[in-house]
Amino acid sequence: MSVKKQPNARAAQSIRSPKDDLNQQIIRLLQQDGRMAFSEIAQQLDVSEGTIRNRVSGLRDNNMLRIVAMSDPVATEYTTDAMIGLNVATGVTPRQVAERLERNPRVVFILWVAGRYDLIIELVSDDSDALKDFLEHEIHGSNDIAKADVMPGLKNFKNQFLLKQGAKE
Amino acid sequence: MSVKKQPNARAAQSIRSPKDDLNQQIIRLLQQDGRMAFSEIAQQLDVSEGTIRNRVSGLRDNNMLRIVAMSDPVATEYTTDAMIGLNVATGVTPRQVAERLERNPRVVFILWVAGRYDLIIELVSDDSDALKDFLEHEIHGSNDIAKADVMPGLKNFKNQFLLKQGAKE
DNA sequence: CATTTCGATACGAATTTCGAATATTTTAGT
DNA sequence: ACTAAAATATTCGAAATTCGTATCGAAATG
Repeated sequence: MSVKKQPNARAAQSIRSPKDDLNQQIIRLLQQDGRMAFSEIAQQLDVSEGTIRNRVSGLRDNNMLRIVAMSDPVATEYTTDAMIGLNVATGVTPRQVAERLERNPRVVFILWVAGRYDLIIELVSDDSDALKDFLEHEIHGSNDIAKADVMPGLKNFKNQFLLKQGAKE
Repeated sequence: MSVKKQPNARAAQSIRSPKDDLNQQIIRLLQQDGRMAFSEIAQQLDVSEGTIRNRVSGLRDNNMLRIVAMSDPVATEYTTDAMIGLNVATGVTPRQVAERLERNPRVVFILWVAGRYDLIIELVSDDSDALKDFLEHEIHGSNDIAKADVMPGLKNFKNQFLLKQGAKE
């Protein structure tokens, strides 16, 4: 190892997208192992350790990136307030409704689906009035939703969508 | 700092739950910052660094704990195969069905709900036959499910249930 | 009560991270 | 096109952390 530095090593990264590409690759590696050493990431991506350090701390400072631990038992403790199946009003696209609801921090999941509904969203919160408030302001208070099928959550058996990748080994 | 070691330091941990308590505390800290140094965790919990190291690697090896990076833009790239609304067969409880489906790694989310369905599950996968295989083996191949409403995912607008905690600062 | 086993601790070595100076690239202005 | 300024990237020694491994202690087993 310890290749002094390929002459075109960083060229390959400059020619492409100025920086996003490297960030994406860093993130990709950290998604596999959030504790991977900066020096190893640097080695794999053929840049200096300092660069990785700067990028990661920059991403974290700007809340672009979070490195967190997840555990199965804890994941199940997340209380889902409700799943809501939505049908958008005529003349409105699911995307438009999704982009509106996206801003609400209590909505943690929005999926455009085919079938009975147009959108399926997941709502979480702490206090008990959150569901009522949400329905009042975001659903019935808007005219872009034709129908809302509210299904209050009773118990969460599993919640680990992030564990899926690399679930092998 | 560098308190040599409180005489009753590990007593406080032995008296209580034998080990689960310490694991929970380690996880709690790593949930705040997945890259927190073992030595700092050790200091905060008043045990040796080696203990933290052993516990964390043990938890990780057993898939009890996972340390991953999450980024908002990337999180939306998760492809959800389908959401499925399930109604359990008569004489079967949602819990029983949930406990069966829980074992399938492609099921990343299972929620018991009130309303149109009994259970709502989320399915993810890589290859395109996964949905077909799942329906064939886990749904239609079982007699504990009365009805399955499959809603294939078209586009994921938001998926960040884990970002909700500590999303302040 | 001896023995085994499991986990915690200690400690030196290897590795990694950090701080800060230097070098390079990019951007902007003229 | 040239230069100045700003932003990134790299380097390198010092500090901190992690790792391998041996030792210790407590609980369990026979």
